[in-house]
Amino acid sequence: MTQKRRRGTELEEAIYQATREILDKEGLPALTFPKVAEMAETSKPVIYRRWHSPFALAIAAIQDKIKLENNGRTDEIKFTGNSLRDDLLQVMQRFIVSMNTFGKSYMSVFFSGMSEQENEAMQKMIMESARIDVSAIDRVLERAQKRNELSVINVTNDLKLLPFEWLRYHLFLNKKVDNKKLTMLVDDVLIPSYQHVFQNRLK
Amino acid sequence: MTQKRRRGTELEEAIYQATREILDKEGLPALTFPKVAEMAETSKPVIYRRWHSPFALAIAAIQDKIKLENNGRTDEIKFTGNSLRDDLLQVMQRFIVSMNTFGKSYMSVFFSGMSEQENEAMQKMIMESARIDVSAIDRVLERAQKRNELSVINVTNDLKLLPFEWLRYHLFLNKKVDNKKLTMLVDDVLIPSYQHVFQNRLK
DNA sequence: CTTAATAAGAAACCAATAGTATCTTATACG
DNA sequence: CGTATAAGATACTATTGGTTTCTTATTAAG
Repeated sequence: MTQKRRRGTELEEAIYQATREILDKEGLPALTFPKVAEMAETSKPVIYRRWHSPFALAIAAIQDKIKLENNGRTDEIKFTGNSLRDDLLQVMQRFIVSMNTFGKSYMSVFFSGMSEQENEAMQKMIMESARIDVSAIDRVLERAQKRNELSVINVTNDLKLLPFEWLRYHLFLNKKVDNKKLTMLVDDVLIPSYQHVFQNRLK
Repeated sequence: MTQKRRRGTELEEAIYQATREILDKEGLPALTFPKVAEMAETSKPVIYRRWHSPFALAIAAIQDKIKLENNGRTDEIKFTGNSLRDDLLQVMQRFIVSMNTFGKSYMSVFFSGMSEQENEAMQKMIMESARIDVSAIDRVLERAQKRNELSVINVTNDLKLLPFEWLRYHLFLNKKVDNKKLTMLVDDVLIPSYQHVFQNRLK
């Protein structure tokens, strides 16, 4: 009855896909090895040999997806705007898109019981994405400076990260972020804030 | 061997306490009825009769805690500050305290697989806390207006909620919010933003 | 081409435990 | 004091997560 056997990368890819499907549809609590094996049309031992917990598998599956869809990174945007405002909107829009490729479902993974090293892996992923976000804002601010809109060398990292964190909060909670919210963020929060820091710099 | 039997509220309180203890120490995945029964020193049927899932029990236990510790609500603050800045800092500090009484552990509950009605209950809790947060900011802005600092009738709800959401994001992710971050939020973000909306109103 | 090493998959098995049913008896209330 | 109600003990069942063993397809080496 056993005709073909997948191995190596091909097999693992099928397992990752099954993992993500379960994660999307039912969340982490429902992610068990037997279920993954069935959905990936392989056998339990294959899974058990490779990962030592459903959580570890979940992380691996997510990282695999990140590797696959390496697009949408906010630090690789080709800016088309002619103002600080345009650039900021562009970054934020792009950010929302790239966040949506991971569903909120993956977020459950973040907040579940994690072991020490699992938590560490998680923290690393978060740190990495923070680095990317900051560099995107840096590029935007540089462009603004070249346009002589403002000079904001002393914007803190915390401030740079704020818009991303606010957006992530909404995506976590599955709250819609429409254009109205986004322009509010850019026009009423970010730009006034940058300008304020700029003014202060001059004083 | 059975001497005394607790009933009604007394019994339920013990169950809630046990539930919270497990939630704190091991998270939602570890919350099972048998374990709760053992920890609360009662029997499984007692639990099974009352709740139909560990998740439902978790929600009930959290709501019970909210009811018990009805203090720390940001809308009941007795303001002592003499400026918009002072008031804002006070609200945010209070908010952090009240959020900390719930650990991040509770957050895992929010993000786990929820049924329809469970999700509804959750949304209601979030909406309620949003209402409270908005009313706190409203009071602060009113006071600012009376002081003739600024008039900001047309601040949107989204903008009013932003600081709370940002803080919650950090508390979710177990990130420290020190005084430096807090003053950054108030001085470099909120006040400039309110002032900007104020200016715009005048134009 | 043959053969040996490797790893996938099938299947049976074990152990833990979530959930249920039954029965006894403490407690509350009329 | 008697009856209804609900707590708690206990035993049982059924599910299922995890393990072990063995067969065999696949790959790589000789």
